Amino acid sequence: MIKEETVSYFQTFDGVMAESDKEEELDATKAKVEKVREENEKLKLLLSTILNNYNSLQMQVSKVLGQQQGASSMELDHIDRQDENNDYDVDISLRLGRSEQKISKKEENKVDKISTKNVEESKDKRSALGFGFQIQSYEASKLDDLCRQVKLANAENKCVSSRKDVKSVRNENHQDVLEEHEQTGLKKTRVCVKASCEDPSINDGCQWRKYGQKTAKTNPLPRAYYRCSMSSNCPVRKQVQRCGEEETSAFMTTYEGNHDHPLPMEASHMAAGTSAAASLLQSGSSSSSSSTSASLSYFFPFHHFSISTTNSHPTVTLDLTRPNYPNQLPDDYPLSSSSFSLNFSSPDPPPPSSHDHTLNFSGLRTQAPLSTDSLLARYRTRLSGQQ
DNA sequence: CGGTTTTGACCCGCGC
DNA sequence: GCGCGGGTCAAAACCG
Repeated sequence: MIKEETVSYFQTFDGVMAESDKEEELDATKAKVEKVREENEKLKLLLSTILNNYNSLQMQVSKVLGQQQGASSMELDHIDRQDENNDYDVDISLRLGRSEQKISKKEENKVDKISTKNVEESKDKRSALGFGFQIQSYEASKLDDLCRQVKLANAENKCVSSRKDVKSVRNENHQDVLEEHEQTGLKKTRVCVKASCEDPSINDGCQWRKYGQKTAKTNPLPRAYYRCSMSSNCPVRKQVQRCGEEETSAFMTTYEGNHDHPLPMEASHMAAGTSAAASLLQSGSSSSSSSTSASLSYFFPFHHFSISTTNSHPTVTLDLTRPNYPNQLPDDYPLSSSSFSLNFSSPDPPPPSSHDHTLNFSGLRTQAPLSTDSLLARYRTRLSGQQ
Protein backbone atom coordinates (compact mmCIF):
# COMPACT_ATOMS: atom_id res chain seq x y z
CA MET A 1 0.00 0.00 0.00
CA ILE A 2 2.70 2.36 1.04
CA LYS A 3 4.56 1.57 -2.10
CA GLU A 4 1.48 2.22 -4.22
CA GLU A 5 0.79 5.49 -2.41
CA THR A 6 4.41 6.50 -2.80
CA VAL A 7 4.34 5.67 -6.47
CA SER A 8 1.11 7.55 -7.02
CA TYR A 9 2.53 10.47 -5.01
CA PHE A 10 5.59 10.57 -7.18
CA GLN A 11 3.42 10.22 -10.29
CA THR A 12 1.37 13.19 -9.13
CA PHE A 13 4.56 15.02 -8.28
CA ASP A 14 5.96 14.21 -11.70
CA GLY A 15 2.76 15.50 -13.22
CA VAL A 16 2.98 18.72 -11.25
CA MET A 17 6.66 19.04 -12.19
CA ALA A 18 5.87 18.42 -15.82
CA GLU A 19 3.16 21.07 -15.76
CA SER A 20 5.37 23.56 -13.97
CA ASP A 21 8.15 22.78 -16.48
CA LYS A 22 5.78 23.46 -19.31
CA GLU A 23 4.71 26.69 -17.70
CA GLU A 24 8.31 27.70 -17.22
CA GLU A 25 9.01 26.78 -20.82
CA LEU A 26 5.99 28.78 -21.88
CA ASP A 27 7.15 31.74 -19.83
CA ALA A 28 10.62 31.47 -21.29
CA THR A 29 9.21 31.30 -24.80
CA LYS A 30 6.97 34.26 -24.06
CA ALA A 31 9.97 36.14 -22.78
CA LYS A 32 11.89 35.22 -25.91
CA VAL A 33 9.01 36.34 -28.11
CA GLU A 34 8.86 39.58 -26.15
CA LYS A 35 12.58 40.05 -26.65
CA VAL A 36 12.27 39.38 -30.34
CA ARG A 37 9.41 41.86 -30.49
CA GLU A 38 11.50 44.48 -28.77
CA GLU A 39 14.37 43.77 -31.13
CA ASN A 40 11.93 43.92 -33.98
CA GLU A 41 10.76 47.35 -32.86
CA LYS A 42 14.34 48.51 -32.53
CA LEU A 43 15.12 47.22 -35.99
CA LYS A 44 12.04 48.91 -37.39
CA LEU A 45 13.16 52.13 -35.79
CA LEU A 46 16.66 51.64 -37.15
CA LEU A 47 15.34 50.88 -40.60
CA SER A 48 13.15 53.96 -40.68
CA THR A 49 16.08 56.03 -39.43
CA ILE A 50 18.28 54.60 -42.16
CA LEU A 51 15.63 55.28 -44.78
CA ASN A 52 15.14 58.81 -43.51
CA ASN A 53 18.86 59.42 -43.55
CA TYR A 54 19.11 57.96 -47.02
CA ASN A 55 16.31 60.16 -48.31
CA SER A 56 17.75 63.29 -46.80
CA LEU A 57 21.19 62.40 -48.12
CA GLN A 58 19.74 61.83 -51.54
CA MET A 59 18.13 65.24 -51.43
CA GLN A 60 21.41 66.81 -50.37
CA VAL A 61 23.32 65.03 -53.09
CA SER A 62 20.83 66.21 -55.72
CA LYS A 63 21.19 69.75 -54.43
CA VAL A 64 24.98 69.62 -54.40
CA LEU A 65 25.11 68.04 -57.84
CA GLY A 66 22.85 70.75 -59.17
CA GLN A 67 25.14 73.41 -57.75
CA GLN A 68 28.28 71.68 -58.99
CA GLN A 69 26.88 71.26 -62.48
CA GLY A 70 26.19 74.95 -62.55
CA ALA A 71 29.74 75.72 -61.54
CA SER A 72 31.40 72.97 -63.54
CA SER A 73 31.56 74.83 -66.84
CA MET A 74 33.60 77.58 -65.20
CA GLU A 75 35.75 74.98 -63.55
CA LEU A 76 36.21 73.27 -66.89
CA ASP A 77 37.51 76.46 -68.48
CA HIS A 78 39.92 76.82 -65.62
CA ILE A 79 41.18 73.25 -66.01
CA ASP A 80 41.50 73.65 -69.75
CA ARG A 81 43.74 76.64 -69.22
CA GLN A 82 45.77 74.63 -66.76
CA ASP A 83 46.06 71.86 -69.29
CA GLU A 84 47.36 74.23 -71.87
CA ASN A 85 50.00 75.45 -69.48
CA ASN A 86 50.98 71.87 -68.74
CA ASP A 87 51.47 71.11 -72.43
CA TYR A 88 48.98 68.25 -72.30
CA ASP A 89 48.02 66.69 -75.56
CA VAL A 90 44.58 68.26 -75.97
CA ASP A 91 42.62 68.12 -79.16
CA ILE A 92 40.11 70.87 -78.68
CA SER A 93 38.41 70.27 -81.99
CA LEU A 94 37.34 66.77 -81.00
CA ARG A 95 33.95 67.00 -79.35
CA LEU A 96 32.54 63.57 -78.80
CA GLY A 97 28.85 63.76 -78.07
CA ARG A 98 28.40 66.68 -80.37
CA SER A 99 27.97 66.93 -84.07
CA GLU A 100 28.23 70.63 -84.52
CA GLN A 101 29.15 70.37 -88.15
CA LYS A 102 25.77 68.88 -88.89
CA ILE A 103 23.74 71.78 -87.64
CA SER A 104 21.61 73.10 -90.45
CA LYS A 105 21.29 76.78 -91.21
CA LYS A 106 17.73 76.70 -89.98
CA GLU A 107 18.90 75.22 -86.73
CA GLU A 108 21.78 77.68 -86.54
CA ASN A 109 19.31 80.53 -86.60
CA LYS A 110 17.37 78.94 -83.80
CA VAL A 111 20.58 78.46 -81.88
CA ASP A 112 21.36 82.15 -82.21
CA LYS A 113 17.93 83.06 -80.92
CA ILE A 114 17.90 80.83 -77.92
CA SER A 115 21.55 80.26 -77.20
CA THR A 116 21.45 82.36 -74.08
CA LYS A 117 18.47 80.39 -72.84
CA ASN A 118 20.27 77.16 -73.61
CA VAL A 119 23.30 78.07 -71.59
CA GLU A 120 21.10 78.48 -68.56
CA GLU A 121 18.93 75.44 -69.18
CA SER A 122 21.71 73.10 -70.10
CA LYS A 123 23.15 73.51 -66.65
CA ASP A 124 20.09 71.80 -65.32
CA LYS A 125 20.20 68.98 -67.80
CA ARG A 126 23.64 67.64 -67.22
CA SER A 127 22.55 64.93 -64.97
CA ALA A 128 24.18 61.58 -65.25
CA LEU A 129 22.82 58.73 -67.28
CA GLY A 130 20.64 56.73 -65.00
CA PHE A 131 22.31 53.38 -64.86
CA GLY A 132 25.60 51.97 -63.88
CA PHE A 133 27.15 49.93 -61.19
CA GLN A 134 27.70 49.96 -57.52
CA ILE A 135 31.26 50.15 -56.41
CA GLN A 136 32.10 49.76 -52.77
CA SER A 137 35.16 50.46 -50.66
CA TYR A 138 37.03 52.17 -53.38
CA GLU A 139 40.19 54.07 -52.69
CA ALA A 140 38.82 57.43 -51.72
CA SER A 141 41.43 59.48 -53.45
CA LYS A 142 41.14 57.60 -56.70
CA LEU A 143 37.38 57.95 -56.62
CA ASP A 144 37.67 61.63 -55.91
CA ASP A 145 39.86 62.04 -58.96
CA LEU A 146 37.50 60.06 -61.10
CA CYS A 147 34.44 61.83 -59.78
CA ARG A 148 36.12 65.09 -60.52
CA GLN A 149 36.73 63.96 -64.08
CA VAL A 150 33.14 62.82 -64.35
CA LYS A 151 31.81 66.13 -63.10
CA LEU A 152 33.95 67.97 -65.57
CA ALA A 153 32.83 65.65 -68.30
CA ASN A 154 29.20 66.16 -67.38
CA ALA A 155 29.71 69.83 -67.92
CA GLU A 156 30.51 68.94 -71.52
CA ASN A 157 27.66 66.51 -71.75
CA LYS A 158 25.28 68.58 -73.80
CA CYS A 159 23.27 66.01 -75.58
CA VAL A 160 20.66 66.34 -78.23
CA SER A 161 17.53 64.43 -78.58
CA SER A 162 16.84 62.88 -81.94
CA ARG A 163 13.68 63.49 -83.84
CA LYS A 164 12.00 60.60 -82.09
CA ASP A 165 12.01 62.67 -78.94
CA VAL A 166 10.38 65.50 -80.79
CA LYS A 167 7.61 63.15 -81.79
CA SER A 168 7.26 61.35 -78.54
CA VAL A 169 6.85 64.35 -76.34
CA ARG A 170 4.08 66.65 -77.36
CA ASN A 171 3.27 68.51 -74.21
CA GLU A 172 4.50 72.03 -73.79
CA ASN A 173 6.43 71.34 -70.65
CA HIS A 174 8.90 69.44 -72.73
CA GLN A 175 9.07 71.86 -75.56
CA ASP A 176 11.99 73.80 -74.14
CA VAL A 177 14.07 70.69 -73.77
CA LEU A 178 13.27 69.57 -77.26
CA GLU A 179 14.05 72.91 -78.81
CA GLU A 180 17.30 73.04 -76.98
CA HIS A 181 18.33 69.63 -78.16
CA GLU A 182 17.14 70.20 -81.68
CA GLN A 183 18.98 73.42 -82.02
CA THR A 184 22.31 72.25 -80.79
CA GLY A 185 22.23 69.37 -83.29
CA LEU A 186 23.87 67.08 -80.80
CA LYS A 187 23.32 63.39 -80.39
CA LYS A 188 23.00 61.62 -77.12
CA THR A 189 25.74 59.48 -75.79
CA ARG A 190 24.71 55.88 -75.71
CA VAL A 191 25.86 53.23 -73.36
CA CYS A 192 25.47 49.64 -74.46
CA VAL A 193 25.58 46.97 -71.81
CA LYS A 194 26.00 43.45 -73.05
CA ALA A 195 25.06 40.92 -70.42
CA SER A 196 24.24 37.27 -70.56
CA CYS A 197 20.95 36.93 -68.77
CA GLU A 198 17.97 34.66 -69.11
CA ASP A 199 15.63 37.53 -68.56
CA PRO A 200 15.83 40.35 -71.09
CA SER A 201 14.02 42.70 -68.76
CA ILE A 202 17.08 43.41 -66.71
CA ASN A 203 16.09 45.18 -63.52
CA ASP A 204 18.44 48.11 -63.53
CA GLY A 205 16.55 49.97 -60.83
CA CYS A 206 14.25 51.91 -63.10
CA GLN A 207 10.75 51.18 -64.33
CA TRP A 208 10.47 50.77 -68.07
CA ARG A 209 7.49 50.75 -70.36
CA LYS A 210 7.76 49.01 -73.67
CA TYR A 211 6.58 51.22 -76.49
CA GLY A 212 7.64 49.33 -79.53
CA GLN A 213 9.28 46.35 -81.07
CA LYS A 214 10.96 46.11 -84.41
CA THR A 215 12.81 43.53 -86.38
CA ALA A 216 15.77 45.15 -87.99
CA LYS A 217 16.80 44.23 -91.50
CA THR A 218 20.30 43.31 -90.48
CA ASN A 219 19.19 41.24 -87.50
CA PRO A 220 16.25 38.81 -87.60
CA LEU A 221 15.94 39.01 -83.84
CA PRO A 222 13.43 41.64 -82.67
CA ARG A 223 14.61 44.74 -80.89
CA ALA A 224 12.43 46.06 -78.08
CA TYR A 225 12.09 49.73 -77.26
CA TYR A 226 11.53 50.88 -73.70
CA ARG A 227 10.87 54.26 -72.15
CA CYS A 228 11.49 55.17 -68.52
CA SER A 229 8.12 55.27 -66.78
CA MET A 230 9.27 56.54 -63.41
CA SER A 231 8.39 60.05 -64.47
CA SER A 232 5.83 61.00 -67.06
CA ASN A 233 8.30 63.20 -68.90
CA CYS A 234 11.49 61.24 -68.42
CA PRO A 235 13.27 61.18 -71.79
CA VAL A 236 15.41 58.14 -71.07
CA ARG A 237 14.99 55.24 -73.44
CA LYS A 238 16.55 51.90 -73.83
CA GLN A 239 16.71 49.29 -76.53
CA VAL A 240 17.06 45.64 -75.77
CA GLN A 241 18.25 43.23 -78.40
CA ARG A 242 19.14 39.60 -78.03
CA CYS A 243 22.51 38.77 -79.50
CA GLY A 244 21.76 35.15 -80.35
CA GLU A 245 18.80 32.88 -80.90
CA GLU A 246 19.48 30.65 -77.90
CA GLU A 247 17.57 31.36 -74.71
CA THR A 248 20.82 31.80 -72.83
CA SER A 249 22.36 34.19 -75.30
CA ALA A 250 23.37 37.65 -74.22
CA PHE A 251 21.28 40.79 -74.46
CA MET A 252 22.55 44.09 -75.67
CA THR A 253 20.87 46.91 -73.79
CA THR A 254 21.40 50.40 -75.13
CA TYR A 255 20.59 53.32 -72.87
CA GLU A 256 20.09 56.85 -74.10
CA GLY A 257 19.22 60.08 -72.35
CA ASN A 258 19.19 61.64 -68.91
CA HIS A 259 16.65 60.93 -66.22
CA ASP A 260 14.70 63.98 -65.07
CA HIS A 261 13.82 62.51 -61.69
CA PRO A 262 15.59 61.15 -58.64
CA LEU A 263 16.73 57.60 -59.13
CA PRO A 264 15.96 54.72 -56.80
CA MET A 265 18.79 53.34 -54.74
CA GLU A 266 19.64 50.54 -57.17
CA ALA A 267 19.62 52.84 -60.14
CA SER A 268 21.65 55.56 -58.47
CA HIS A 269 24.19 52.97 -57.44
CA MET A 270 24.26 51.69 -60.95
CA ALA A 271 24.62 55.19 -62.28
CA ALA A 272 28.21 55.65 -61.19
CA GLY A 273 30.03 53.40 -63.58
CA THR A 274 28.29 53.74 -66.90
CA SER A 275 27.65 57.38 -66.29
CA ALA A 276 31.35 57.74 -65.81
CA ALA A 277 31.93 55.84 -69.00
CA ALA A 278 29.61 58.09 -70.96
CA SER A 279 31.01 61.19 -69.39
CA LEU A 280 34.59 60.15 -69.88
CA LEU A 281 33.80 59.35 -73.45
CA GLN A 282 32.41 62.80 -73.94
CA SER A 283 35.36 64.33 -72.21
CA GLY A 284 37.62 62.66 -74.75
CA SER A 285 38.41 66.13 -76.01
CA SER A 286 40.15 67.15 -72.87
CA SER A 287 41.87 63.98 -71.86
CA SER A 288 44.04 61.51 -73.63
CA SER A 289 42.57 58.23 -74.75
CA SER A 290 44.87 56.36 -72.44
CA SER A 291 43.67 58.26 -69.42
CA THR A 292 40.06 57.73 -70.45
CA SER A 293 40.76 54.07 -70.86
CA ALA A 294 42.48 53.91 -67.51
CA SER A 295 39.56 55.66 -65.85
CA LEU A 296 37.11 53.20 -67.34
CA SER A 297 39.28 50.41 -66.12
CA TYR A 298 38.69 51.67 -62.63
CA PHE A 299 34.93 51.53 -63.04
CA PHE A 300 34.83 48.32 -65.06
CA PRO A 301 38.01 46.60 -63.97
CA PHE A 302 36.99 43.08 -64.85
CA HIS A 303 35.02 43.52 -68.02
CA HIS A 304 35.65 44.56 -71.54
CA PHE A 305 34.55 47.97 -72.59
CA SER A 306 34.93 49.66 -75.87
CA ILE A 307 34.33 53.13 -77.20
CA SER A 308 32.88 53.81 -80.58
CA THR A 309 30.88 56.35 -82.49
CA THR A 310 28.05 54.98 -84.59
CA ASN A 311 25.62 57.18 -86.51
CA SER A 312 27.15 60.15 -84.74
CA HIS A 313 26.20 58.57 -81.42
CA PRO A 314 29.22 58.32 -79.15
CA THR A 315 28.84 54.89 -77.64
CA VAL A 316 30.39 53.13 -74.70
CA THR A 317 29.97 49.38 -74.87
CA LEU A 318 30.36 47.33 -71.74
CA ASP A 319 30.66 43.65 -72.30
CA LEU A 320 29.66 41.95 -69.07
CA THR A 321 29.84 38.58 -70.74
CA ARG A 322 33.57 38.78 -71.19
CA PRO A 323 35.60 39.07 -68.02
CA ASN A 324 38.60 41.29 -68.26
CA TYR A 325 41.10 40.12 -65.73
CA PRO A 326 43.65 42.06 -63.75
CA ASN A 327 46.37 41.79 -66.37
CA GLN A 328 44.43 44.45 -68.20
CA LEU A 329 43.94 46.68 -65.25
CA PRO A 330 45.73 49.93 -64.85
CA ASP A 331 49.04 49.49 -63.09
CA ASP A 332 47.97 51.32 -59.96
CA TYR A 333 44.69 49.52 -59.49
CA PRO A 334 44.62 48.57 -55.80
CA LEU A 335 44.38 44.85 -56.27
CA SER A 336 46.58 44.05 -53.33
CA SER A 337 44.32 45.70 -50.83
CA SER A 338 40.95 44.95 -52.26
CA SER A 339 39.19 42.90 -54.80
CA PHE A 340 36.06 42.46 -56.71
CA SER A 341 32.99 40.35 -56.31
CA LEU A 342 31.03 39.94 -59.47
CA ASN A 343 28.83 37.28 -60.90
CA PHE A 344 26.81 38.25 -63.94
CA SER A 345 25.85 34.69 -64.60
CA SER A 346 29.27 34.48 -66.03
CA PRO A 347 30.79 31.02 -65.87
CA ASP A 348 34.16 32.48 -65.08
CA PRO A 349 35.06 32.83 -61.44
CA PRO A 350 35.65 36.24 -59.99
CA PRO A 351 39.17 37.17 -59.03
CA PRO A 352 40.32 36.35 -55.51
CA SER A 353 39.14 38.83 -52.97
CA SER A 354 39.94 40.30 -49.64
CA HIS A 355 37.64 43.30 -49.79
CA ASP A 356 34.44 43.59 -51.71
CA HIS A 357 33.83 45.64 -54.78
CA THR A 358 30.39 45.03 -56.05
CA LEU A 359 28.84 45.52 -59.40
CA ASN A 360 25.19 45.17 -58.67
CA PHE A 361 22.68 44.74 -61.43
CA SER A 362 19.73 43.78 -59.33
CA GLY A 363 17.85 41.18 -61.27
CA LEU A 364 20.99 39.76 -62.66
CA ARG A 365 22.59 37.11 -60.63
CA THR A 366 24.97 38.90 -58.38
CA GLN A 367 26.99 37.34 -55.67
CA ALA A 368 26.56 38.41 -52.08
CA PRO A 369 26.95 42.15 -52.44
CA LEU A 370 26.99 43.50 -48.92
CA SER A 371 25.70 46.80 -50.02
CA THR A 372 23.32 49.07 -48.20
CA ASP A 373 20.63 47.60 -50.43
CA SER A 374 21.27 44.07 -49.39
CA LEU A 375 21.53 45.04 -45.75
CA LEU A 376 18.19 46.78 -45.94
CA ALA A 377 16.77 43.80 -47.78
CA ARG A 378 18.05 41.53 -45.05
CA TYR A 379 16.52 43.76 -42.40
CA ARG A 380 13.22 43.73 -44.24
CA THR A 381 13.29 39.95 -44.63
CA ARG A 382 14.10 39.55 -40.99
CA LEU A 383 11.36 41.92 -39.95
CA SER A 384 8.75 40.28 -42.12
CA GLY A 385 9.88 36.90 -40.88
CA GLN A 386 9.45 37.90 -37.30
CA GLN A 387 6.04 39.46 -37.65
C1' DC B 1 -9.74 50.02 -64.02
C1' DG B 2 -5.30 51.64 -64.71
C1' DG B 3 -0.97 50.33 -66.35
C1' DT B 4 1.59 47.56 -69.69
C1' DT B 5 2.34 45.04 -73.97
C1' DT B 6 1.47 44.16 -78.75
C1' DT B 7 1.56 45.40 -83.36
C1' DG B 8 0.49 47.65 -87.72
C1' DA B 9 0.85 52.25 -89.42
C1' DC B 10 3.30 56.23 -89.79
C1' DC B 11 7.23 59.59 -89.71
C1' DC B 12 11.39 61.20 -91.34
C1' DG B 13 16.60 61.00 -91.67
C1' DC B 14 19.77 59.29 -94.70
C1' DG B 15 21.95 57.29 -98.68
C1' DC B 16 21.69 56.96 -103.49
C1' DG C 1 13.37 63.17 -105.32
C1' DC C 2 12.77 58.56 -103.87
C1' DG C 3 12.94 54.48 -101.30
C1' DC C 4 14.70 52.12 -97.34
C1' DG C 5 14.67 51.27 -92.69
C1' DG C 6 15.05 52.58 -87.78
C1' DG C 7 12.31 54.63 -84.43
C1' DT C 8 7.81 56.09 -82.61
C1' DC C 9 2.80 56.39 -82.23
C1' DA C 10 -1.47 54.85 -80.74
C1' DA C 11 -5.40 51.77 -80.59
C1' DA C 12 -6.53 47.34 -79.08
C1' DA C 13 -5.54 43.56 -76.24
C1' DC C 14 -3.89 41.92 -72.12
C1' DC C 15 -3.01 41.60 -67.19
C1' DG C 16 -3.11 42.03 -62.18
